[in-house]
Amino acid sequence: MPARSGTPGMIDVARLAGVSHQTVSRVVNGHPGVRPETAERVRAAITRLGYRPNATARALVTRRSGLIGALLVPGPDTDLLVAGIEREVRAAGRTLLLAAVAPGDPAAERLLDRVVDGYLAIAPTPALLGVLGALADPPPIVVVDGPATPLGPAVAPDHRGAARALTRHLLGRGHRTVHHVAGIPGTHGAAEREAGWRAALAGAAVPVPVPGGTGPAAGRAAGRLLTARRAAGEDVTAVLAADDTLALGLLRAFADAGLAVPGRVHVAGIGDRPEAAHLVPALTTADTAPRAVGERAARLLLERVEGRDGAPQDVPAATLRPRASTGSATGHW
Amino acid sequence: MPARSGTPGMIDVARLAGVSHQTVSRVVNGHPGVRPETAERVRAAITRLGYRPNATARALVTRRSGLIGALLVPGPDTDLLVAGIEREVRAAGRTLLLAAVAPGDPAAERLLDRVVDGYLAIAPTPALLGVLGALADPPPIVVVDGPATPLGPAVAPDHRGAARALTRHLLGRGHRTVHHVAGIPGTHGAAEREAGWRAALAGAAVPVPVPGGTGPAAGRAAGRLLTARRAAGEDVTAVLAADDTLALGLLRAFADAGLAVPGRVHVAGIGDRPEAAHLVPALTTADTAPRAVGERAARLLLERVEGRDGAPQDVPAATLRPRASTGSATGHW
DNA sequence: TTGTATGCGTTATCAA
DNA sequence: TTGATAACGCATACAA
Repeated sequence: MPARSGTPGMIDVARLAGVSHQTVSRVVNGHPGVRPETAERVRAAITRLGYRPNATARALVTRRSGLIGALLVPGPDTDLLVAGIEREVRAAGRTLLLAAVAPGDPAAERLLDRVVDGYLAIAPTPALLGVLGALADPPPIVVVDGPATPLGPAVAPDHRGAARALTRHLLGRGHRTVHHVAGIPGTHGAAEREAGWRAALAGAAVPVPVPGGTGPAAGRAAGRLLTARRAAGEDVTAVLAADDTLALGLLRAFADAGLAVPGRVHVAGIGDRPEAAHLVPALTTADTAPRAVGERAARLLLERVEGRDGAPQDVPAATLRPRASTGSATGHW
Repeated sequence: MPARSGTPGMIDVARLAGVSHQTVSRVVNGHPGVRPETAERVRAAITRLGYRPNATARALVTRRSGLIGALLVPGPDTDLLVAGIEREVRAAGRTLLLAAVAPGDPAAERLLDRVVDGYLAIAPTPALLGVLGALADPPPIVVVDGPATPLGPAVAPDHRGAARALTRHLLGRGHRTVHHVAGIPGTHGAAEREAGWRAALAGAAVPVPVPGGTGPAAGRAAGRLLTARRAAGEDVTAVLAADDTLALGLLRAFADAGLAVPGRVHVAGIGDRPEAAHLVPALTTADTAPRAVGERAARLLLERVEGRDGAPQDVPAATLRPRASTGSATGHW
């Protein structure tokens, strides 16, 4: 048994106010049926001692911690997803417990030992979902940027619509086909984006997608590969990158190769990162509103956590942001 | 008293294994003095029931939660700072409790009600430090990217060195002076960067800093302002932006104004964001290793949390990354 | 080697 | 309107 802690507890407050700890509890939780003057005495004691309720003890008895756990597999727009989630969770008076989880890493387990009122699985891998599925008596779960599963509903950005709109945009500018630099293999977002691209390509030739991933460095590598393909005679005039950071690398690679952009090769990204509008040339992209997605996902989870069985949340459709990087193919030949 | 929960507890395991809950506790915590076969029976029961220790109850009695609280005021490199912290906290077998805190927002209070073993204050405002200071019997605190305070030591990136090195680099290329687009007002990072710039300017004319903030949009606005100043006859040939995202906006603004970069105006950023190397022209910047800073800060805190009074942590010196955006002034006149 | 008893700080039930 | 008292699930001192 550890020594009595230095921080004051309800009992200390009670003693000072000349009441029972139970009355203190009532005051702290705003329960009715406390005489105003008693309450006042208690509040005075609270401020005098600097008393703060012990959330752990409270959680132990109420079986609700006010914590929302987020298991997060890092990807291209996790930051905005998390920003939206954080905002919503905080607005609800709760606290976010965040664990970045390398796919297959045991950190997930650790968070599971905590008492959380609900889980957000952000861009989860199958392995991660497996871990969540193994929970006995699991709390509500919402998947963010992933497929719906038996564990719970999903809220995901309109990856597919974004890719489709961009591809169509490029085709509409006269390109015979559009190449694709793929996202992180095995992720929901990458699969959806590729699917949207394929769908929009209906009729046109479907080139082999170029392996990408995420980040400017990966994009640059992909750009070198496409440059080579072009030199080998392939019809590379338009490229859709799976995210804006890849697109940035592509832009650079094409510049290195002397293929002025926009001019001989046109490039589009996905995600509308803040920098996209300010690049030279400004990057054509589509906004998938990851922040709003995070907010909706959190809201859905919170509704479920609170028992109100949340309505499925709509997600804003991707909105095209045409910019200088995608000119007209015919105009430049 | 809530209904007995659905999830199994030690008592359930004990009953199934035919031992006391105390023996289960010993097995779970790896204490010695349990006969191997007994331990085996207990472990079997644990897996059979899917038992997971209740971290809340454990925290209540041990007065240690395994949680590290991070109060975070968003800024230019919070993402990398947090990445480093997360990594280190996880490696220590602990969990990170993250709260983004708008300056002066009461969310901090909420996190304070939790039982955390230690606090990381990331780029804290004075108000935030005030809240932490008001804690009775506070746990160990380490400031990340801020000044050391009576509350605890600080670990911060080498902002000053970065700004100094970059300014010197520009002066060395023949510029008569270097302009500065400032960071977020009131932050430690912005103050340090500006101080480094001033220090390096010793002797040269010190222009009035341009208000910036962070982000490409703010940078673009600052760029327009500098363009106007130049048109008005000021000697604007080199600019140090407080961070890379500002620099990106500057690049764009100068391009808009027909001031080819590098050519008539030279630009440097700070931070070495991944995209800096891949911009066209590639951005000269300095790496302040925020990720390493996050790791060191977390390590220092963890040492203090564990009683080993942590040695002050060194932080890597900023390393200059000269690139195309900063050419020679004389070569272009 | 194992079990019993007690307390961590709170909320909830019930009686006063 | 208030106060005893019993949980919540676990770890620890101590007894067996």
